[in-house]
Amino acid sequence: MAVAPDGVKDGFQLTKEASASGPVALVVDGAQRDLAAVPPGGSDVHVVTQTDELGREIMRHSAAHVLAQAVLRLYPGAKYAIGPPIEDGFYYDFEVAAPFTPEDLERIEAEMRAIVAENQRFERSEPGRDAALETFVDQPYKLEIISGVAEGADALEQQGASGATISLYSNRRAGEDEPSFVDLCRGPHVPATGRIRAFKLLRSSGAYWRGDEHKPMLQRIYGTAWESKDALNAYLHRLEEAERRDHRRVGRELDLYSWPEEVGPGLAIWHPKGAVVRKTLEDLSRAMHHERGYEPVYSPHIGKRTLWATSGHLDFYKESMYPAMRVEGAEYFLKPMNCPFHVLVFRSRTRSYRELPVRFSELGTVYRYERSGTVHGLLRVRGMTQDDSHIFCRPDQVVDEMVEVIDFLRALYGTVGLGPDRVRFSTKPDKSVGAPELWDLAEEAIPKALQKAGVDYQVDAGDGAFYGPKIDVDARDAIGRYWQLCTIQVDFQLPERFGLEYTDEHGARERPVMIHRALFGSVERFTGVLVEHFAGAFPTWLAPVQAVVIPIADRHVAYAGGVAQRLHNGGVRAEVDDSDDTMGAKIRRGQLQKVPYMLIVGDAEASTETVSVRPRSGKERRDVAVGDFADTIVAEIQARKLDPSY
RNA sequence: GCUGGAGUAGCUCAGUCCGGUAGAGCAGCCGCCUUGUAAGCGGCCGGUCGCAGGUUCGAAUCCUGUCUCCAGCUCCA
Repeated sequence: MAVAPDGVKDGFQLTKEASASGPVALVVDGAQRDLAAVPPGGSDVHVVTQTDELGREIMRHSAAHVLAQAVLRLYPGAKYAIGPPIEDGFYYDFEVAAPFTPEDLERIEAEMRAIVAENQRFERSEPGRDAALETFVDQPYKLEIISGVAEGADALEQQGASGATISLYSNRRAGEDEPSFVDLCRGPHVPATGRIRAFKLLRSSGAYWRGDEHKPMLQRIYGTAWESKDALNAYLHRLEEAERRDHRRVGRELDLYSWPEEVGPGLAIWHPKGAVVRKTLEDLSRAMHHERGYEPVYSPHIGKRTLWATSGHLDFYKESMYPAMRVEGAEYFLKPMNCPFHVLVFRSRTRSYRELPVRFSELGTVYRYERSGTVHGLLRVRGMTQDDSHIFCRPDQVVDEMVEVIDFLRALYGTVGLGPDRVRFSTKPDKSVGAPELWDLAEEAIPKALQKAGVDYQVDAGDGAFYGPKIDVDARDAIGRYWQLCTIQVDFQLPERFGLEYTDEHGARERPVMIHRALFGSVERFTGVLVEHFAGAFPTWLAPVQAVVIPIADRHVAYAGGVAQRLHNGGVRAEVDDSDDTMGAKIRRGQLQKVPYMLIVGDAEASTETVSVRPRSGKERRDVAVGDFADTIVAEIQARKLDPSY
């Protein structure tokens, strides 16, 4: 940070004097500017360098322009739409005659290298609306964006339509008058294309214009760009690492679960080892719900039409429901949610204000007809089990209940070693039920609770459930995608629709408020995220096999069996590898299966009642008394420790 | 649902462009070896080439349809 001196000096001169490394752009009084800009005397000037996240973002945005120039050079007649920077990279959308092939991407990348080598300058201009319209007379998407400026469409701001100012950025080859590329753009940009040091095109795919499936599909090219070859390689390595952690791949390698084609898309079957992980999580969930005053309930998988009509699902959720089954003249639907059943548990008798809040919980398996093309391993399925609870409380209890739920969430996630990465507050959607006043009440309660719990959050306008606003907590998967896990929803509608009541202290009938909440979200998705989070190397308490005893030779099998039995008696999931492989092969197998502890036993161990403990880390410890190991691992499991004891 | 890509043994993949009745490694099974910290050796088994049509004397290979998966878009826990 510096104060700009008086007198006309642009960013180039300023940064030269400040000897900043790798300057990319300026932030002048909080506004991003090109290095070529001349900050007014006395203004606050901050130099953005190429390794700042902002600097990378600007450079990636510039790389998107280079991509567009390359495509326009190679594919005459191509229309270009938008090309923003995104996390770790950039993309650009085009309308072209045919989708891009991998070979196309190679050609385009080569062309981009040429443009970078030409070191074309980025030059800003503000030609005014009419001139801009003239410039893009053959570019319908650009014309549409420019038209949006007049209507004050904020969403288009980043495409060069900030406020009423229309700005263009031109690239020019040295010594030529005509620009080789012009784009509508807010900027800023790097000074010249040569500043894009290392980049790679990653993939192409279809993408709807403005993300609207009713609008034409454009062809999007994704790329990544970095300030150095090393940084690019590090990123590519990260992508590979992410692929190694992919829960679908790990699940196959560790024999956790599968999706047989004959069952149907998005419907998983759990193998014994995956089932252990899942059950361990479910047991944890049940135990914690019990501690926090939730009462278990059970409900069926199907319910008659009238139930779903009353709840509003048939009006607002039907496209996500499997079609009706007809039995004895009645229509039954597979449940997409558990809430109507829990509502009926509440309504099964009269309720007093004295017993509120009432908290019902169920690991309820629901079925949703997700559109084909959206299912994804365990992270997006059609049959899922929610750790679903419904809290029925008085209106004055809502905020405290939500604070309690958030506390619960933190305790639960902390136990498994996940941090809630992102919290979103979603407000009333277009399709919704209920009186606006009730929505207002609910939407006031949520931020209040979040603030009281000290949680940072972002607002997603219009993303709420049809019956109420919600808090969603997202976790990141191995390749940086966010997955919605926990959801907490405030609902005034279902109590109304089902006519729920309690008697208050004056004998009057009052309507309770409902809080819907699932902390894992779905057990399937949560498990999938955890598999990626741990890359299959679960902490001991979650590991399918917690210890494998490895006899060195056949004569040690009996002793190994005794060790395993002793561990088993202590509740440890222990096995003996009595295959006729060599010890090295057994260790390798244990290592690949990511078993927390391998216990190697030979003559030395058998004669002294000890084991050699070889943890996954490979740091072996010899001469550990069997009893000591058993005590240690049992304590580690019971405490649900995330780090190994050895 | 949309755009593109891909389906060959349990897994990873070769063969497909230029039709001539399928091949490797790992896994599995059997046997030998009796092992001291990430793959001992030998043998055997294993595929209606996703499915259904079509073209052809002949189809894993070419054509059409369909299912599933993958990436992205859209939508969601």
